[in-house]
Amino acid sequence: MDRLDRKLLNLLQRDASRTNVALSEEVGLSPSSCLRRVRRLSRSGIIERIVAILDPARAGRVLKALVTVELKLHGEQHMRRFLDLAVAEEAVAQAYAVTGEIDVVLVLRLRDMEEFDGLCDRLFRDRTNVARFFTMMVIRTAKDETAIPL
Amino acid sequence: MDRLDRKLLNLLQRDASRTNVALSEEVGLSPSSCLRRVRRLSRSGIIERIVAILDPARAGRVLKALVTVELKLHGEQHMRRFLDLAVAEEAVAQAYAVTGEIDVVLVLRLRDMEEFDGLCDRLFRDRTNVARFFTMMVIRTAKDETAIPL
DNA sequence: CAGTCTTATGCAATTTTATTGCACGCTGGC
DNA sequence: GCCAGCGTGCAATAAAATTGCATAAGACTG
Repeated sequence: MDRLDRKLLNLLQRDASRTNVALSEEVGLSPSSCLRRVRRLSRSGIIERIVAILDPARAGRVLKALVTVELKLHGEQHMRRFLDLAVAEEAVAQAYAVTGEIDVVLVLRLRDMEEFDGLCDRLFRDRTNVARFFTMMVIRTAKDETAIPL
Repeated sequence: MDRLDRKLLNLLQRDASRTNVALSEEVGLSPSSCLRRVRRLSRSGIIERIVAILDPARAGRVLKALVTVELKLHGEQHMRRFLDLAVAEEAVAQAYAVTGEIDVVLVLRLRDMEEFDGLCDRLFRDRTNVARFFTMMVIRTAKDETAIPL
């Protein structure tokens, strides 16, 4: 992992749609060397995958919400059961078990409040193990970065 | 946006590294038609960009944390000033202004606790406008999805 | 219902890109 | 100073992307 690898990763984290030829020119390598480096980075696992990022609004998910959840019972099985429920929800983009008073944090991508209503029923009321939950609707996104600084 | 477009978007959200030829076979189109559809989706903006997703651990960011922040002063300028500070931090992956008691939620990707210490100093103590903040370190990631369900 | 316009499709030709073998040069260990 | 290992560039080849073109499928209109 030298300077060139970091440069490649930084470029690919911002825009992985360019051709290998273009990439090689940006880093000052021949196309073949550049390709071999990128493949090495992929095989090594530091590049997990290449994905398309969609515009949430145009994909019909205009609302983003963060939900903190406190469980009643804190055993491993109860935690797992709740997380399994949450993971199965397509509106749940991220689900984290966390330290502190809060047990679980969910990040939701919602079509509308009706979808949120249904999700609350399934996750938070219906015979599950939730003591309390607190919803924060996202008003403004100041930063939303998939890239990891190197 | 018909069934084929949705299929293409779903495939590309999971793996945008495959060739157009492979993609066209998966959806049952000729390569040229497939390419034209994908380009239309890109130009329309629903595909925002193609990026490489890195393994955070291998990229040296082993810790993830969520921080809720309450500001002392809630005016637009105070909010903006704090968000500007937060956005400038490379450890801050996401920054949201939200509804509720909490004003701002940050998602952090940290190398170690020392980096967190420095960040706290800069964002939460040093003459800023923070009444209270609450940190949740992520213990387990049950779901972490970039794809948006269509 | 026929006509027409718009739009998407497949095919084929062409251009561009990815991929591989190979020889060279650089670097570190001995 | 010599050798092994690794990365590099070049060139040839294979594969993929891109484009023009003719056709087919709908959608709208009269």
